[in-house]
Amino acid sequence: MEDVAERANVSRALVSLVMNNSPQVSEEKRRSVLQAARELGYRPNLMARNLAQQRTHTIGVLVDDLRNPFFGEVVDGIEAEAAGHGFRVIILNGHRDARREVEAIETFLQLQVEAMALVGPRVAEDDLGEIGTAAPCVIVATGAAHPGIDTIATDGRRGSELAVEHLAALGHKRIVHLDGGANVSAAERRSGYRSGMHSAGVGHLIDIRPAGDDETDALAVIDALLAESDPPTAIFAFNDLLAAGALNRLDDAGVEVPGDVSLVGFDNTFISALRHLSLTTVNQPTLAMGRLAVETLLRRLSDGSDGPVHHTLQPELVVRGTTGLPRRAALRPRGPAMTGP
Amino acid sequence: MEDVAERANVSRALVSLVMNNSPQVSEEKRRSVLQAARELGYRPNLMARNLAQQRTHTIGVLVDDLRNPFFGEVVDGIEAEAAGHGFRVIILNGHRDARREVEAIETFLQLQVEAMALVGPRVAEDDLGEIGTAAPCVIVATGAAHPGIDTIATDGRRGSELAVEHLAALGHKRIVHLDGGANVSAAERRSGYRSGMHSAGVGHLIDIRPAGDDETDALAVIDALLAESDPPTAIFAFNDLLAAGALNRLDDAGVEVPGDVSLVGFDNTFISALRHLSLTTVNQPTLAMGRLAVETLLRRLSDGSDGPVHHTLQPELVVRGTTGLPRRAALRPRGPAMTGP
DNA sequence: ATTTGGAATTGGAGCGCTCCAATGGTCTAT
DNA sequence: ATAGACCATTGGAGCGCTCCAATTCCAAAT
Repeated sequence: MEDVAERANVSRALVSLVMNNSPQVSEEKRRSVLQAARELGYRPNLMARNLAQQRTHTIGVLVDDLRNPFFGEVVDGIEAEAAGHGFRVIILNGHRDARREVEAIETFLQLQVEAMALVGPRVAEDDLGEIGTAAPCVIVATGAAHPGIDTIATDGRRGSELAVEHLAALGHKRIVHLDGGANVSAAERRSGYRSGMHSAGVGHLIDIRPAGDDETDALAVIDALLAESDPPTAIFAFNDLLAAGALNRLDDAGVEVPGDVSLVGFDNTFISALRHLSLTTVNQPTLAMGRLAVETLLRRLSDGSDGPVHHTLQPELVVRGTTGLPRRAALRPRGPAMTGP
Repeated sequence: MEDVAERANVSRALVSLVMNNSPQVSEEKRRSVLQAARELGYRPNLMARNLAQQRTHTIGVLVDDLRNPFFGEVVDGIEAEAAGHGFRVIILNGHRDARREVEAIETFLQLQVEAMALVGPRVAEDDLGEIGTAAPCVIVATGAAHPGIDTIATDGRRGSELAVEHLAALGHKRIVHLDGGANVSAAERRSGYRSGMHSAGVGHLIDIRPAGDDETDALAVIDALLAESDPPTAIFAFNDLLAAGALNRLDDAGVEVPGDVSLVGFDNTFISALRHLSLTTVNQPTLAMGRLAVETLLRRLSDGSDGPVHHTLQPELVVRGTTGLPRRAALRPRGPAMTGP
């Protein structure tokens, strides 16, 4: 910067004004500064600028798992909205691990991000402790059960109920839930499954199997299920990846879907829309969630005084090809028409 | 930091030593500094530290598309290796757009990253200009045709040849290539397709259709293909996503895979492994690519004098269920009539 | 000619940290 | 006792920028 100033015969301060395109500089100086900068290959040092400004214009986004397309979609929404408000977005990977999530948040804080969005985090609010409040923070897509922190979520409880209602309406009773594990959204979906089962009058058949959240986690559970004397007629999985893994294993075992077993996923990732899977699933409005997350952060940034807000968006059932009548009734002609997109 | 120093009755410099856990400080002072820091909720300001140190210990990773699981896998490899060498990784999203890629690289440079990895970039080397050399830079998974920049790539040419050889060995002659567009890896795969067709003695049947690189890009091309009088018996798609989209559309049209048409993808993402797609594809060693990328950057960081290096890894054909013997009769869509593209 | 106002420009302090050279203190060997 | 070596500790300069108050400049108004 020093050099640029010298070359353009102006002061450092003037260079600064030009680089921030202040309206206060004469056209003449502006041009000569810009030219000098170009000739010297000058690039402002963001570290120094941020330090001096005490602002970074940066939002940190922590992504639970870069391989799950669902999160990618949410991030797209976040970036779109953030860009519109002059914020940069930097992404850190949580690697599906609460410990590394905390590290990532710590890094964000040290990098002085002005706000952060945690997309699908598995860290519990208690373990977040003080670090969740050191900067405005919103939890996206991990349920609304974080009393102290702003959240954006699809109603996972309702989503699960929709799934179970759909299966029950088809005549299923023995519906198993493949559980997503220890995180909050898994808890919500589990609870929705429970209440759905009760409403359907089959509360006594509630059957929850710990599974996980990616396609490999389904294998062992499905094997166990198939080995039982009276396997379920329907399976409701925590998410699409898990459902896809289940589909794999069922196919391996020669079990027909939905002929022998119906299957429902969650998230409506593009994977479920692939014709050959054609997975009945529950849609989450990912883009809207991302945008809403940023709006929430910006609001918090400007006033910040109110208590935490919890936005809950509505899920939608997307019926595709993996759900049908239960096998005892399957003597009759093939099930309902597909109404999915 | 001032406050911490005061509270612990030491100088600012001593606090700095403790925060960087220098071995030179007495156990006593160290403890009292750490305690003071904890009590005050002190967190070192990375901006200031980096500025003073003139180092950021950060590698910037530009990802072409967060929704393509392939890139997520490469990033996993990068992060694993980087962490082992004390480097932080920050991720920026390229949104499948060359212009935004350039912006992202510019941001990295301003953030003073020490090196950057571009994962699957579509920006041409010429458009990169000076910014690709302002810091050590490696291009991952976009072919080796960047003479001036280090690259890590799977041999896309060879990969395509493997795919075509496989199809030819099954007896296919009319093999169409769904082209990935203007980026370098698409050019490589296209060229491998060409040479594969020639080696198979069907150079005169070379047929390249512009498509794209995600599942939605396949629709129009497949429609066009099916509308032709003499459609191909095999399709080799630029990547798995495109292949999955093609599979969708073929299924819509009632065309059987591999009964009527064989289909091969590229990347071996977990999607292709899903039983119900069971996509024959070409594997890229993603994790190894990521690790190698970081190794290359580190080497460049320590000496930096040599000319660009180009690492080419070997692809592997993964035969699954979408390839088989060619059909005898001409392909006729059996489904509902197609509306033109 | 002098004042006045506004716009363009500048010097310098300061952002939070690191790192160097310098300081003080303790221990050992002479 | 004294020099030397060695360790823990400190003050202060400086990283590249911004921002404030102060200055200069110029034209219009008195």
